[in-house]
Amino acid sequence: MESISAQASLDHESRLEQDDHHAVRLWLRLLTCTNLIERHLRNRLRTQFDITLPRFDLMAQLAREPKGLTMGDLSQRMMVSGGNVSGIASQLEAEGLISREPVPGNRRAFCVTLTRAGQQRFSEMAEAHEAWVAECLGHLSGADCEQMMSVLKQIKTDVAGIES
Amino acid sequence: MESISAQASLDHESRLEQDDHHAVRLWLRLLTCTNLIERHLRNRLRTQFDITLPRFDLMAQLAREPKGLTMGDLSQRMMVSGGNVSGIASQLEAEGLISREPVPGNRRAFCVTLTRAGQQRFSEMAEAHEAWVAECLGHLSGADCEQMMSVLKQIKTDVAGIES
DNA sequence: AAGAAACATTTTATGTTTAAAATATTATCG
DNA sequence: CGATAATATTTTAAACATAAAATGTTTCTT
Repeated sequence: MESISAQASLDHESRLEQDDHHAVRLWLRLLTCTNLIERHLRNRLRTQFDITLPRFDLMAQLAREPKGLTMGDLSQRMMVSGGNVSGIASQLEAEGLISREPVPGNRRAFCVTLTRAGQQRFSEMAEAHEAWVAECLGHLSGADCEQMMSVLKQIKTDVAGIES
Repeated sequence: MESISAQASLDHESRLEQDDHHAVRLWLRLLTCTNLIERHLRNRLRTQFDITLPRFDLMAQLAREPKGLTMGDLSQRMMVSGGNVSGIASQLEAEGLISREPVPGNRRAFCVTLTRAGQQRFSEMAEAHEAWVAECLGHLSGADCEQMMSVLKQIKTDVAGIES
């Protein structure tokens, strides 16, 4: 009897360990895949439009909000630090692609918007970007795509619930 | 007839555009998810072991190859530039966690290995790391996990075949 | 054996990212 | 009204990442 219970316990533990290993392997593959695609997009943006991914991301956020966003909004949506947004915005402003204007009722905040030039520039880039992404992910079946979307959504809520 | 063919063409195009949009949405979700998990792991490594993710990664590569790796091997496996590996390795060497020794038959290369202290330190970290990953991804069903693995593998080969 | 090519690594210069400190503004509460 | 807390942004310092140049070593060719 002892041996049986010991065996059962072992099996239980080893199955858990196996699951953990599987989780790590999935994680590593997820990471590799994302990095591959990100690098690919980064290279294309650099060679074809001479822009970095973070700058493109910032412009993409603004393109979705024609009324403009504050630095804090941008920081939150891009999920990067405020200092980072500050640096990226300075460069885009120097290139004339975005403008920072004071908000009437709030002298702390700036309202950041795409300039006319920025809008035009972004629409060219966005079209190419969409095609590049489709090149990477477009071969999936509709079912695979939906499946991935739902699993990733689950993961997102799982991770958000952990709180470091 | 004209209207029919025009309509057909439109449908075709709009379906393609839809697919592209879906691809972009999947890509953004993939990116968000990966970044969330990566940030989570990075924070835990920093707060609990006072180590960065790149340093942990380098040690993980060495832990899998007790015979040691050259700097070039590390660069390839970690998918980062050689200069980057050089800098990270210098720090780990200064902390006594890895050692760089000349290779007998090849005076160009260094053989990098975990020191005794590095092995011990890594095994503690690896155990915690595995548990953290399981916390993030362990709630998936076995079927979901396998499905993800196979789809990601497909994506990996698709992207690799593009050549920037 | 000499020269050319390839290889392994480091160094240098530049840029990105983060966390934390500093600055300035607004809101709140007694 | 004044102290304090909360908010918005910038600045600073450190780690990380890349590309390109420099250095030294090995291998190949003839």
